[in-house]
Amino acid sequence: MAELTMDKLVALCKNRGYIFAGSEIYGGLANTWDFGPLGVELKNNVKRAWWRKFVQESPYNTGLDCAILMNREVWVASGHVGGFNDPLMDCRACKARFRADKLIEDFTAQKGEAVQADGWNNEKLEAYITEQKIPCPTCGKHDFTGIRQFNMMFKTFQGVNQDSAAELYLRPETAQGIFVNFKHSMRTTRKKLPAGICQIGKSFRNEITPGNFIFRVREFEQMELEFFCKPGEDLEWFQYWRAFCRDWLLSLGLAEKHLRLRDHDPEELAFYSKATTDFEYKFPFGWGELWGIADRTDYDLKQHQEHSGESMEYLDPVTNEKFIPYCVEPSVGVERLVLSFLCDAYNEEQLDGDDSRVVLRLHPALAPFKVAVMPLQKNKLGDQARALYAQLAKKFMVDYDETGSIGKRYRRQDEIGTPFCICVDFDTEETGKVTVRHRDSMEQELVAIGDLVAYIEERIDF
RNA sequence: GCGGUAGUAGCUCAGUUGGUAGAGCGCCACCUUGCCAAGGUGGAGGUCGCGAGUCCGAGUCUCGUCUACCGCUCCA
Repeated sequence: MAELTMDKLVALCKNRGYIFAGSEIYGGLANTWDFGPLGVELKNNVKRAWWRKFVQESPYNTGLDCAILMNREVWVASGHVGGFNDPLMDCRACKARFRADKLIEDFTAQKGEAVQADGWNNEKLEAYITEQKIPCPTCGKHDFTGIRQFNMMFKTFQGVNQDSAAELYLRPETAQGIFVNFKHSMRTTRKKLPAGICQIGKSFRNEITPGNFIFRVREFEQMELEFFCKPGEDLEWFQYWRAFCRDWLLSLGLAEKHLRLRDHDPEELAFYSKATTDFEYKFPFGWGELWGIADRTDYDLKQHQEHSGESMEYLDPVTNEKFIPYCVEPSVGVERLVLSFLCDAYNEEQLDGDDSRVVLRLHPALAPFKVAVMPLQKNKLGDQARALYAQLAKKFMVDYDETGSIGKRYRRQDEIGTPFCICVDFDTEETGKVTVRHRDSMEQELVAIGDLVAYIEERIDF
């Protein structure tokens, strides 16, 4: 079996209608990608599968869909206005770029008198670098530009006045919408702790270096659960969701050998987090983070309580205790997840001679088309097949193909990941049966038309 | 931002020392084909990334420019 490269996958995605480069007729826009006719189905199926497992079937969780634009104070409270801000300076001599605080910390650490420059203002950073004549780590010269502030958040303006008072940020994560609505959600659903709130939505981060196809992009979709529980029960729930997320991935056919769970060391943990596990997937370009599960303690709700003045406390109706809940957050990027499913599904098979074929072995629940309907012979069986197509299309995404030989049509469907092909033949009218051909086994089975919906439904479940 | 590579048909590419564009695959129609890329006939589709310059004449030479890809810097 031929090895998968990103080039091959990008080409397949482009040629078969999964993913197109963004704004291409204008020369493109770097690192933006548009989901085509098949891509949007796959992406929706991934989101649907998540929603079903995390909301619909969950006794604990409920859904939410928040605005992308939020009050600026949200991002002050969350720490993004401070923390997402990087002071960058360039070396005029070799054009290398550095973070000013890192420059100082690395330089002083080497001399054995480590200085904590994190949190200094720009004047102080610049003054220190000039005073100490800190050299460029790359070329050794001391010739830096002034500090330029780089904020990872996208800015925009609300209303007609483009002054700073009208300035807003596009949300860099969906989580804050959930925290901000925590009290509304708890009150209206009458849920008791433990309870979770789920959201799927777009987030925006002005990454310095995006890349690797849809792996790291500046506009992306997140599927986040914020799961609230009593302080002290957080680590238990952390383990629960860690296993839950893993099982969900495997149930959708993600290869276990391509998945690893990496627990953060204590010194690696973010300042607000008590425990973090990264789910990493082995992409063709190497291991990359897919899903982050973090025990965020009561950090976020506490921050919002302090900044807004609104109490975020939960009143336990049984014990009458009042406390700020702890929060466990599994957060996954949709595009990355789609990419991992595509990578896993991709199979290039060598046939006789130098012939090869691509089979996309997507889980039937994720495949864009569940079935393709095709007449064995176009002229004589086309009407019958089209009627069957119309009937099935009420239930599933169905493709219809009557062009070319039957074998060629099977191959087309294999390449786009359709799990089942239904062939209407010359016996169909008399027997009421059609041939169902399976993508993975290439086996065929006669099925009565009346049983088709149940037959397919049973096989696309996960 | 720096360095490298590249832009000709939907895709992959060819295009001789400059003489106003080709192939294969794909796609569409018709014929053929009765279950795993058959075959035949016909057809659609390109101001050669963009802009200047040299020349009688530029896909081809010169300069500029745009864009993408890869690497580096960076990624609370």
